[in-house]
Amino acid sequence: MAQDRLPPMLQRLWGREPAPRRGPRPRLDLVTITAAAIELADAEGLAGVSMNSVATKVGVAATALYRYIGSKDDLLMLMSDAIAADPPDPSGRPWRDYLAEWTRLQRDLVLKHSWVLQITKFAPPLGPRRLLWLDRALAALDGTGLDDGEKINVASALTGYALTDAAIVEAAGTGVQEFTEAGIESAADYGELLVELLDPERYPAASAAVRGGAFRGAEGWIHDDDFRFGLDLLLDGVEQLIARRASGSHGGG
Amino acid sequence: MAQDRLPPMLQRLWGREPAPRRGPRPRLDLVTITAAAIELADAEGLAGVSMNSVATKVGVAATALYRYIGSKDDLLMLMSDAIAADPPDPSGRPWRDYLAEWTRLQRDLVLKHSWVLQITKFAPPLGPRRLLWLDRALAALDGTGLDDGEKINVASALTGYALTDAAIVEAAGTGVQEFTEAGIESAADYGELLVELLDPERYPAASAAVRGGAFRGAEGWIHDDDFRFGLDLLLDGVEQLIARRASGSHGGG
DNA sequence: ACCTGAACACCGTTCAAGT
DNA sequence: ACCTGAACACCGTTCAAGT
Repeated sequence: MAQDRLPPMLQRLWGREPAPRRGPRPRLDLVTITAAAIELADAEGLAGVSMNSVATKVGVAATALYRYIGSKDDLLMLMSDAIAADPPDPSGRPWRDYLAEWTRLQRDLVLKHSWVLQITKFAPPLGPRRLLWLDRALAALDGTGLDDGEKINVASALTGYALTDAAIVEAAGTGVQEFTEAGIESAADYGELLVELLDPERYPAASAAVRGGAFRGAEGWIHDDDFRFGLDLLLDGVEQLIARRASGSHGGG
Repeated sequence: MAQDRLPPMLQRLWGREPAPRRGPRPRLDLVTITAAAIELADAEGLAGVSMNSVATKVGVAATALYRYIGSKDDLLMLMSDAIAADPPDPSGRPWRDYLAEWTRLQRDLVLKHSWVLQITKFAPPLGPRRLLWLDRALAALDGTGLDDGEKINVASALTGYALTDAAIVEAAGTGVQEFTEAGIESAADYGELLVELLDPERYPAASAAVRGGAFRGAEGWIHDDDFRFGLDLLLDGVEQLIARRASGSHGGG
């Protein structure tokens, strides 16, 4: 970096806005603006969030918002950090138990505001709330023998999993135009469609799976089992890694 | 479904456009249009892809494109299926070896056209090329004792991992505005910034990790090790699942 | 039937002018 | 200093008119 001054956006994100300048008092603040934008996104999706719609909702001209944020992208970033609740307390809980809940909560959070999926860049966390989640995951892994880098990688893999699972659930639900357009509303519908589309010669394994009824799932699209499945895959992997570390074998790649 | 006629978009995707109608011969075709759009996206990012820019590139008025596609979203979907190459042949290879390569190739593919990250909805695959990748993963898992549903879940988890890792690499590289804005160009920069931002009382574990040098990684952002790390976590989990199945214990959730 | 050009209803962002 | 209104350079999409 070699640059002590934080960029304005980060200052805003961390609530370090400098002392109030003189002149007329501001009519708005970032919390109000961000909350209005989130409300719009929850109600109408990200398409419902324009500078104009947000400004109207807070009772101001669109251009006035540029007194508070640098660009619409800034606003999107504020929104995606703001939706995060506080993580649960890991103290005294077994790491696996805690991280399973930690991951599920992150997934549920994203599902409650599924528009974040269109924003999130999967970047390393920069906002105060996301960093709090990272902090608690690292704390939960204390005493496992993993080093800090490994702990961070574990947390990152789990966060990634939470996001992708949320994206899958969302896409299967009502997210994807092509699906609703094709009248696909359940895994069974999807299976039927694949039966029609897949040439068994070019797609032998997938054809067999589809024709064998791999997509039954009568009621809907996604079982909660599917979330558990991938999560357990990852946590089993972590458990093995911890066991390896504990047994003293530090085999590296 | 209960509806035999495929929606126009799926017909286009699967090359099942009905016999040519009469009237003037079309000047264009979907392959040409899609290729032009991909070229624009590769060169200028997704922002460079507008109906106008694509139309200009293929020598036609913007509105003429609506003879070929229903909407811009259709075009984006065609683009994201078109970039997929053919998957490697799994026959005779150990499943773990194959799936490791399969996952890495998917990640590299996404990195070569990183704009797909802004499109992809992580929906179950519908395009001919993505379904081919799924087919090969299922084939690679033949003889492991996993059932079709489990195989599909494994493939889905690995694809999700490929996408999230690509997103992380991309974000760390040049993707995220806030990072470049803050002058963050390496993991070390990121670590320095966090030292300044994190209050050790509120973020005890993260502060300790950061101050302990968890983000050294002198040269750049991401080691290839980080990709291997998460991948091995998942594959270790799969291996354990297979072992459990082989030993006859069918413990369910 | 394909393609064009004008038109519609939007965008995000700038900038000078008001208070 | 905050806020407004006009203006700019775009969007995606529609529709009637040309061939």
